[in-house]
Amino acid sequence: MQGTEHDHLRQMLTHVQFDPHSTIFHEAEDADYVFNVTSGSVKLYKLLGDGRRQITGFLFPGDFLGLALNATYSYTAEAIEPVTACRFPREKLEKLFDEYPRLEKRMLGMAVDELAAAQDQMLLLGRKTAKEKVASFLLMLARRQEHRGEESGMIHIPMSRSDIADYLGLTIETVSRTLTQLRKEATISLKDNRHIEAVGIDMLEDLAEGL
Amino acid sequence: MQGTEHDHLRQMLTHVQFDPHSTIFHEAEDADYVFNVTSGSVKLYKLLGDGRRQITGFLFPGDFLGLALNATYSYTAEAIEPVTACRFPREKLEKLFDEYPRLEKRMLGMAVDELAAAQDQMLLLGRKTAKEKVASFLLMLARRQEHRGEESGMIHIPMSRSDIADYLGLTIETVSRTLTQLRKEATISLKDNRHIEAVGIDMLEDLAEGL
DNA sequence: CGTCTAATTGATCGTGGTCAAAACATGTGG
DNA sequence: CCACATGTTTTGACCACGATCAATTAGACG
Repeated sequence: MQGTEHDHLRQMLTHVQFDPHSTIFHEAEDADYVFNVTSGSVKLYKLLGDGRRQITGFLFPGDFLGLALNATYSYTAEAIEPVTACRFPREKLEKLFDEYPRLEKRMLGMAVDELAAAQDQMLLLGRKTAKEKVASFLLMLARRQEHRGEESGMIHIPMSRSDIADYLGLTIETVSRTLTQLRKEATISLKDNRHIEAVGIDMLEDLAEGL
Repeated sequence: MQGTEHDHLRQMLTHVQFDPHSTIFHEAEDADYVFNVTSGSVKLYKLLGDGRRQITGFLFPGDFLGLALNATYSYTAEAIEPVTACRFPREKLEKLFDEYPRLEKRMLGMAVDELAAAQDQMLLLGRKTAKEKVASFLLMLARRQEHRGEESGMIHIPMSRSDIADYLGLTIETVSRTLTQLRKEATISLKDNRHIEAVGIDMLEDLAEGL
């Protein structure tokens, strides 16, 4: 009996794939599914009426997606690198919570963590200089990479300069200039424009905290 | 039996008061309590090493506070106007969730709503102009006032220019200049510097959405 | 190689920040 | 009620960080 229930819910859980630049879901669309990224990377963004874009977050393997309980998604999700994800119908979520009560607590915990991250990002967007923003961004990438065990002394940057700019509230030119500035100050070492060797992590940390 | 359990938990729920400018809790402090604001208004903020401040949100009667499940608060909470709040020990929260299972779902719903608001604020901080920021801020105040039934055609602004500036990622001078600009364009009408008559709500809405 | 897009670099501009002073508000004691 | 002190908001003059516009260089792919 527990088995059939379990199997029934497992059936709902399908794997899906997305090519780079393809949209996983759109802002204001009916939030029919929740996702769990298993490989690749994703950007989340919101748009203003005239096309200005703010990227509100990046997702990597292990991250949840679409945990909006509202009727519609509050942002657009788009694949950066080829993405595979587990998809689960949102309307079945209640049933899933009933079967795995601890899941709801984990969900709340994740939402709270995301909220704290969002507040850090507000501090970054509202009060940090371009240099501090870029330093914070590189640190964020390094820490999340480390957190999921992809350590290698090298920071992998899957997203374009344009994505970085729209994440930090800057332009691509300022991002580029700031990276070359950090390179000239020997804080970082650009291997190629998708791989950075972070020479002075502690210098980045000081920059990020505004010290 | 249900009665005694209920009473036991009710005992934990005490009312507390805070004077203006007094701190309800500090960032990085042990998160021992959660709060529910019953009157007054609260600001939440984070600081950088050199004192730069970002206000991440304002709270009004009915709003929850401290729903961090982590060990420590991720921001400082400070009273703007005299505040009264219900306080509940965080370590008893699990017990409370067990007794009122629907509470945990509401909690998750609130966290998700706050997350959506945080993303809107990121868009504001990263991509809106000073004028759009101030317009969005006034709209936010008007809508939340309306939502809790304090409508009066007048927007009440409990916080100082300095608080507004640190919420919008601007300086007090720019906030002030922008308000006088909106006044000269007859979009708003300043009654005194804590009360604004919003003449052109639709003009504010267009400004806020970047149209 | 040649084409196309992304990233860098350069020159100039403008929004919003900084510094300073004036206007205004609030409160206290004579 | 006024004189004075303190703090907040507004206004003004000037400045700088990051944006814009434009040209060049570097990668990616057929």
